[in-house]
Amino acid sequence: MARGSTRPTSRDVAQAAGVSQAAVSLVLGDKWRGRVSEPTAQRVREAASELGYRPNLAARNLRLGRTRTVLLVVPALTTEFFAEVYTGAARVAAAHGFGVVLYPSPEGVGPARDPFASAQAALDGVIASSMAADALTAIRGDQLPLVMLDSDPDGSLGAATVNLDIADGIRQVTEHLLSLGHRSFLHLAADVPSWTFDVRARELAARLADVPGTDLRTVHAPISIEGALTATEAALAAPGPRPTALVCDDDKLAAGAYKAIRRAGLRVPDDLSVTGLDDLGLATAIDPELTTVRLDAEAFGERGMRALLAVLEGRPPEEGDLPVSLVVRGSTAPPR
Amino acid sequence: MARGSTRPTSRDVAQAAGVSQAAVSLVLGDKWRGRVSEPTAQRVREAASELGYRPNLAARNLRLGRTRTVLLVVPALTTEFFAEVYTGAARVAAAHGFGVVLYPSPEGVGPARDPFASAQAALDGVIASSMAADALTAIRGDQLPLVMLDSDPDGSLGAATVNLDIADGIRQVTEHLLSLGHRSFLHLAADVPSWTFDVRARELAARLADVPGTDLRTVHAPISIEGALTATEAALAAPGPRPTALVCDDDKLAAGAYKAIRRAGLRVPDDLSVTGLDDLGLATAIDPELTTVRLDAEAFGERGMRALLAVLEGRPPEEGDLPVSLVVRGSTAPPR
DNA sequence: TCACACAAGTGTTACGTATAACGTCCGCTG
DNA sequence: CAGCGGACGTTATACGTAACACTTGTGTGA
Repeated sequence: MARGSTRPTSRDVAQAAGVSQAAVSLVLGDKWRGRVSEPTAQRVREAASELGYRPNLAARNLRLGRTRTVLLVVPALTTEFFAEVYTGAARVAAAHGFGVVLYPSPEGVGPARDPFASAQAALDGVIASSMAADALTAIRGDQLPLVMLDSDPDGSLGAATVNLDIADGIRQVTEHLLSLGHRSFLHLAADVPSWTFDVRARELAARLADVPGTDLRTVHAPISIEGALTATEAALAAPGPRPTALVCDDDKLAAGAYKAIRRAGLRVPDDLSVTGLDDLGLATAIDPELTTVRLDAEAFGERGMRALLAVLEGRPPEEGDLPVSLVVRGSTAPPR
Repeated sequence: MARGSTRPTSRDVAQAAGVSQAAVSLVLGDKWRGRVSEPTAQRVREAASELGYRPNLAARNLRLGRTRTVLLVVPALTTEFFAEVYTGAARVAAAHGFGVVLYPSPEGVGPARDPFASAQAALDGVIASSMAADALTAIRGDQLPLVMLDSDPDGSLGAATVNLDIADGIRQVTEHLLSLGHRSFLHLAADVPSWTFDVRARELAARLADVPGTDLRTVHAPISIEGALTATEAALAAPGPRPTALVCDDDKLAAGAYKAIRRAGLRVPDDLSVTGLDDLGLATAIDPELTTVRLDAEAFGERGMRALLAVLEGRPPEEGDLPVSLVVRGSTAPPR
């Protein structure tokens, strides 16, 4: 404590306990079995807590050459979806002695700076959502082990991928609407370049192509209430017969669509059935409650973290997509 | 590159450029004016980008004794509010060469582990929301510079505080409802111990105490759609005259209240006026759109980061609360 | 002509930690 | 009683960077 205001180091602890710095490291690192006697170990622990010692992580990271920290790159956290992904990832990480640092790419669409400089932390690996596409070039630059969430499995980055079975979700939605009798579809698609949205469009089109007498139009919108509102308003004002089913790329878009439908003097589901995807809290906050596809965001995050741990340890990551399920609520009904 | 697979160090760059490691550090650290000739500097920069050199942050942090990284401790990111706080803080931080690491305390109310161990990053300071109360004990333990968001200015931690003028927001809400003619109030309060909610209750009670003939009941709920739904249902089923105005601690609670009101066969605002607080996207997604108090979350985050920078540099932080404003929409009307 | 400033670097060190390699004492065995 | 191994440590070192102190060569004013 000669220095007064600087944080105590392991050497300070050693001096207080009357042992060498190495002994402190052994005791506090739990590597002391058969190397340090129990009474001595106890003295060290007491001195450490007495001084309020906290190891200097920068020094530890330098010494060990690893940080046990991974970066989770996600799009702006404007829904709880990625918050839950984080929760799942963080839980698995903690169980393995890892920490997770969140990098939400800035909300404005402007290309992200270098997430690594920005997060400033030294990292062992990266988990990235394919929706945070603007950060990908920076990621590719580094040699860090990488796991992609909801990304093209055959993508050009040689990274492991963890995917939700979005295709199956869209299949279930389509089946549900078809069985209700719908034939005329409008697809409210997210205006974001990402595999996870491509697959929605592809699957919907493919499924409807199998059924004679169906038609499908598509309109794109940025993922926001306002964006969905204006896009849907424009689509509803278009000439030609009005579609009876509106398939939205996610719940937020559906919420925006609700507003447009109300403004047009129409009602859900009487005039138009609407479906979402995510099953956010929003889905049950709006009236009528939204028929949507439930994604298990926490399991998604857990799986992502497990995949990264596997990559770090040279093991092959788990195979297979995560299952999703259709939740039928009040926003879908037979067409009139 | 003798080692093959390990990352290049500044020494590797030095060797490639035919200079000393010190010269590399000078050039890349932008401290070379008048110390290294322009051609040499150019050679160094080329060698660095050739090798894909990235400085080892752990080593730099150790050497400099600071990390230019701060931690933002927030409650679970289930709304965009704290996402925007982060955006604001990160923007200011980046402009000063800092990074921000996000620590969302786990969604389950269980007490957070040690956020510092969990975030794993070496830190220069902390910004913490008073809502993440469970992490506070761990924070108090460290000697890190601390800024509290929406916390009691006279609080026991000797930390700088940055507050939104919530009291003024509640005043405006109350005034608005009183001027519409409401006299019977129900307060749907968040079931979270935090100064930011205490101040709501205090201000509402104080304001109504000034007006003869008013009455105020309070019901508590966890901050979720479901929680608000059940609490409001119970309150509406209670005996006695039904209140005509429902003041909610935030927008999410208001969304839950909407559902309870619908289920009771009542209508907003005809049977019951409802107000929120936050002005999230949710506020305009529900029908009718919510009268609420707009908080500038990004400015809040910016102010928080500026305050922390001030503390780090030994300057006094800015004084004064951040202004808020009432946004009147369709959820409030005169009582019938 | 000589001291001296100045440009253009280099050598060396310390930051705090974890661990490999090395000592020392002691009791015990053959 | 030599020697040997376990218990209990210590000493020394490296991780990669930034910065201080120092060196060398060159022009320059007195």
